[in-house]
Amino acid sequence: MHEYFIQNISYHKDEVVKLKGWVYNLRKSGKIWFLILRDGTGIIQCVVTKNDCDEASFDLKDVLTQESSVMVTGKVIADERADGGYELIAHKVELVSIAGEYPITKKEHGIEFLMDQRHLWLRSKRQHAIMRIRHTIIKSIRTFFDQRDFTLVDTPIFQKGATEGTATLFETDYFDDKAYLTQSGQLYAEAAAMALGKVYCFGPTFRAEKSKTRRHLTEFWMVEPEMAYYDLDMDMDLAEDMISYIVAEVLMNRRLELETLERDITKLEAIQKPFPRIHYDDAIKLLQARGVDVQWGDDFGAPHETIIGEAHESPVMVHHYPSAIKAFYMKRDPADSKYALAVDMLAPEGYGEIIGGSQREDDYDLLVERMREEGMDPANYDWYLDLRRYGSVPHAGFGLGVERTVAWICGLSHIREAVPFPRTMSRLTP
RNA sequence: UCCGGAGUAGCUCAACGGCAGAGCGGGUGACUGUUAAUCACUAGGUUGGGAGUUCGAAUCUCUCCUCCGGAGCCA
Repeated sequence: MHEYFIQNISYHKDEVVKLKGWVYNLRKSGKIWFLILRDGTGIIQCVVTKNDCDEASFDLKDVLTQESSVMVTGKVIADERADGGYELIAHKVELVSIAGEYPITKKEHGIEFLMDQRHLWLRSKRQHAIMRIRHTIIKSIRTFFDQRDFTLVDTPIFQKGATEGTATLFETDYFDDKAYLTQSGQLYAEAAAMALGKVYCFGPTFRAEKSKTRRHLTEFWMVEPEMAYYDLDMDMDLAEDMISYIVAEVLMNRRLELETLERDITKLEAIQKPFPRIHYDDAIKLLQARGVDVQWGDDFGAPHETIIGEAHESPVMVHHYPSAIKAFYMKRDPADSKYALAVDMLAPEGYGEIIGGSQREDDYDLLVERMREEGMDPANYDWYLDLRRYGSVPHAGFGLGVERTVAWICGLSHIREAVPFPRTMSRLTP
């Protein structure tokens, strides 16, 4: 059986094909009507007249509603008047199911209403384009690691305690115990890297922070590579290669979708290696030179990240943050222990931090010392400390926020559109 | 948690102390090239909840609720 899809319709010019889909829109004009058909791969205009199709099909115009499901058989022709350049001269229209009054109309809607209708909103052109770009981003990430001989290692979602002391975790009953939903697979990825060399985990991550901004979700997807025998510079090289690859793949395979989103493609085409690498000290100087009130030792807030990111066309990597504001597992610079061998990658156009990474502390004693400084009990991390007891090596890794990357590449104003069913402080349905 | 903003028809909004309205969507009808088609007619309301001021409140005051944006935190 041959299946025909709208995205490939130009290969079937002058053929009679059968398309299966949904009514995206209807325009009736007496003895001719136009059925805008959507099949999940694209949208095409079907022209229905009594000259070309049977009467029962023609009369469906009085019955069909927006989003009713139909199958249309007809001849593919090229026509300038049709959006997309091709249209279908219908020979037969078969009704599958009549849709009730569709909540999403052709006029504008508010974001809250559309999010309530998220399960239906995904059918719209714009959301369709975002989901396909998201797919390509995820696929390109997996291909990127696969081509570099990384092994995928899935890490647990139920975890005993926090990876980083500060973040608020979702707590859940675990038989007679408590468990927390993961905020990072990193510690497990480190264990896997000692077994397999180069690994990555890719899964959902949960943060119970009461954040209400366009950059935050309570549930988001994160990809975390971890590499044995990597130092900070190699870590940054990898992050830069990965982002360049993702952007190139999207530009090559999702041009139509970027155009649907009215994304300024020149901004993406400008992403070129090498990305600027700025020492934390220089980032502070850059901010101070622009009149921002920051002192050495401060962490960067969203406005700071925006200023640093906007200074360059490509993403910027800021490295050597003060260890005091970074996580316990990040290795301190042997040359000057007040710095951590850490890096954040800031996306252009104000999209902020998309990657956070570091070389890890591989010395047992220094790691225990850092845990104690953070008020952590090393006894709770005995298995993690085993990685430093048995064949410890220099290693590094980073975490990439998938939705922030999607939001940046798509040019979205809010991260909640970057995931099919977003979870935020105030949204658990649909 | 803090700061700001908003809740009026199914949806998007107007009316801002004096008869609650429009567009879209729904219904009925017209139209053989429409592009969020157009045109005519039509149905559709506990103005977020509660209290107060007033001859009179969607409008002013208080309070509660919900949502949105931002900060902090982070991917």
